[in-house]
Amino acid sequence: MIEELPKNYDSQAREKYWQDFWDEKNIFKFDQDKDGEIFSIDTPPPYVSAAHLHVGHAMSYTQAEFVVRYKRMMGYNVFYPMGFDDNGLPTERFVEKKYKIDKSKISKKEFIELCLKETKEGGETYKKFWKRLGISVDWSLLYSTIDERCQRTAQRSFIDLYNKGLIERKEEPVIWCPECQTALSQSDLEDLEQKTYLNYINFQFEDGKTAPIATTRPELLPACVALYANPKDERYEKYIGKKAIVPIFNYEVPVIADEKVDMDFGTGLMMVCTFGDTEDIERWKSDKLMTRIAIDKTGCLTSVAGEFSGLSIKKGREAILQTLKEKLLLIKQEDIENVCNVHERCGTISEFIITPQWFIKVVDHKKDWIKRGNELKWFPKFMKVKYDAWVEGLKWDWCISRQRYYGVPFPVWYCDKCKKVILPEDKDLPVDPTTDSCLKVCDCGTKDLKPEIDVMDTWMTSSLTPLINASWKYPKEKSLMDKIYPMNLRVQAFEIIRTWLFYTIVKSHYHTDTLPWNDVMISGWGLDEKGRKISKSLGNFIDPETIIEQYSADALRFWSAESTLGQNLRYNEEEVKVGKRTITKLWNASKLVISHLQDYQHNLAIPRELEIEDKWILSELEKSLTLYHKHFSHYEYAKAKDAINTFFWDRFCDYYLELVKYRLYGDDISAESKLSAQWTLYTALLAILKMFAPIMPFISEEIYQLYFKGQEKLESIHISQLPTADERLRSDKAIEEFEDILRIVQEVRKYKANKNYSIKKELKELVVEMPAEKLREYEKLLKAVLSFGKITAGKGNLDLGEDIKISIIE
RNA sequence: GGGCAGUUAGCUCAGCGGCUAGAGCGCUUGGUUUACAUCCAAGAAGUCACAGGUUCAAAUCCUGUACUGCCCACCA
Repeated sequence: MIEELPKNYDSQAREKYWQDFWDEKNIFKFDQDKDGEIFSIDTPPPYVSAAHLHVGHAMSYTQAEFVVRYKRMMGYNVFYPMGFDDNGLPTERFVEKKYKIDKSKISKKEFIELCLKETKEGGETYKKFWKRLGISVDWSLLYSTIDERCQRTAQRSFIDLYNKGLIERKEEPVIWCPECQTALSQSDLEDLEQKTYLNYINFQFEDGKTAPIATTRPELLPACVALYANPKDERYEKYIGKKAIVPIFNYEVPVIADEKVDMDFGTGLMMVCTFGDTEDIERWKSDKLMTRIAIDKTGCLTSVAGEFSGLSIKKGREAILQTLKEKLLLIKQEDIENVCNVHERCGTISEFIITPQWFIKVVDHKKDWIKRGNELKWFPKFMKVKYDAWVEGLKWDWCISRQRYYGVPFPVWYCDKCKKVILPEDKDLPVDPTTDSCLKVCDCGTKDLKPEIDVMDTWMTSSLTPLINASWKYPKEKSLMDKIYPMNLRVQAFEIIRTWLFYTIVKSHYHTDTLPWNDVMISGWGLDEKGRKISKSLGNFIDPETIIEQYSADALRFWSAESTLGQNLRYNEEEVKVGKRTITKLWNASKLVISHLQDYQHNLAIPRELEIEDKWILSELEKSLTLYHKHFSHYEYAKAKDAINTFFWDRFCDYYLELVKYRLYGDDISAESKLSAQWTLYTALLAILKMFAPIMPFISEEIYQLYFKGQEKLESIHISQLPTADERLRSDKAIEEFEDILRIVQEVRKYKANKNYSIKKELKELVVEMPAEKLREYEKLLKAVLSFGKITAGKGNLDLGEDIKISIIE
């Protein structure tokens, strides 16, 4: 046992030490045979390729981790894996940019090798970072979405859905990114506000008369397949059922009636193209319009655009407008602002084209999604609204194929002769049909099979994280399905409710007819000091590693614990500094306490004679413990932190330690009184450390190891038990009675402060209006703390309220 | 256009029917108390965005308005 703690705590060196210690001793290792109920957490696998972790990531991951550490210290057998999302479009974009690659000029093999290299490096960087932050995952459970197990599970998922008839290949208009040259899903899109022109363009009717339509997309003129008008609109009534002639391109299109057409927008005459927007697609389907595709996969005009073919969308628009002007068909142009959909990964405006793609059916099952959303417990509750709104607004099935290289391949071959789909056996998964040959022959007898060359959307894999973690459909001895599935808790930020959360619910519903988890905890974002989203384009990147170097990981975590669950949190260096000061305070207070516990052996039994101030602080401790557990059970780590923080600073340090000193230093103290003080100090400080442990794991471990480990004989504070409220230690009467004494202490301090006296300055006499017998119990305490020559019972002239009166005689 | 958050001390936030509206930072004054000056004590500072309403009682509930952020829809 140590005599005294070192003067200072070196967070840089010690945090590093404990990271390695926890690793070596396997403190966070999940052992399925260990005692205790299992608590499993599904945590987001970040994209590793971009090396973009900022203070917001640090915030949301630590917030989830507070809960994990809390659960572990409540005796749960914690299953806490980390994943890396390293397949799919984000990775490809990153590699393309970093190596300035043109995808069409490099072989698929070379490209994938670069992706793998980047993700491997990224993974290492990330792992180092999480460890530094004190994230207590079991690294032996690490998965990466491109690894074999994930690929196998994703392909299994595909085959299972295919066999259940929930997945199909359709040749339909899909959202397309001309830059990335791939199909997208609705959730890949973002809004972009832009200034543009509403162009009024004259169409001619059979009777030779003309009327203008209004459009922001004149380059889609050659894709025009119909005009629509409201049947109540007197201006166009006579043309319904007749034909109109498309200017420049000179072909006929029908004029169709539709009550949904807004007579007040533009000219009230609406041009429908294949395809400008979702309205076009709906009408194309319902009214069986012809198909004229004017934009190709690269975002250039096709042959239907005649002399304009080959031009980009932008150039084509300019050229067509120029020609319209020359022919006097452009009536006018109005400035308008509109919102268009752009691909969130590259910012390019999305188009619609028709290609065959794989879809998972989601639109027809909205009721199921709403039901599942209702079954799930949401923390905080208001986040569920975002989910419901997303489900209500679903228009498209989930397009899961991407025309990219780096991703999980579809386990699909097509028969060249009868076009049938051929799937591999489960035991042969994972497969890559572009390199592996199919072990099957088509029913029609042909061996000539063509591979599916598309790869899966990245969400196709990450939507399976609970099933991947549980090793779904693996042999029983290798599977954790009956132990950790459905998982207890999903943690994530709010912006991926419509993707990760939604798709995971879809998968578990289809595959196992359950929810993937019981609870979901949604965090907000960490913003910059001014409340803006942290992004490269704003140049406001805040590097958490720099903060850790300057103030320690514990201090950064202290800041993370500030935000109410689900709320955004601005980065605030001042709060990190407060965290740093709290660490120092913990260190110093522990130094004092431990130096007086050297000859002490703790006994769980409560001493028979506890002094009044000991009863008081223990009661206060019980009060904050009750609050602490209440808040953590609802994942309200911020309120839990507040409970322990307030107890530690305001009650324990500022009052109790000052009040108890005279019993520690004095030599005329009875053995019972000293034991009472030591028992209380031990119990309170250990509770304080344990309550701080989920939030500031390093400093609490440091102090625990220096003293309490010797008493409790445990490897680490993080696998020790958090104290729960003990009714025997709580006495509301003690609190009430002692509040009177604290009021006297405060009043005397105020008196001295007003007179600019030092607190230590001894005054002649303190008179307290209290029975002499009772005052005797507090005499020593008041004398020592307030520095008076004598304390006497008698009439007081200062009224402190609550029937307390005192006099101060200098 | 619809929705969800938010608007409380100079700053960052807590409180969400009922004691005199709180904390931290900052500010003012004082203090070398043998754990800590990365500290301690005392203090100043708020028409709780605005306007109505419900109630014995509203920062807290309801209605509306304004502003900020986000989500969705529209986008011919």
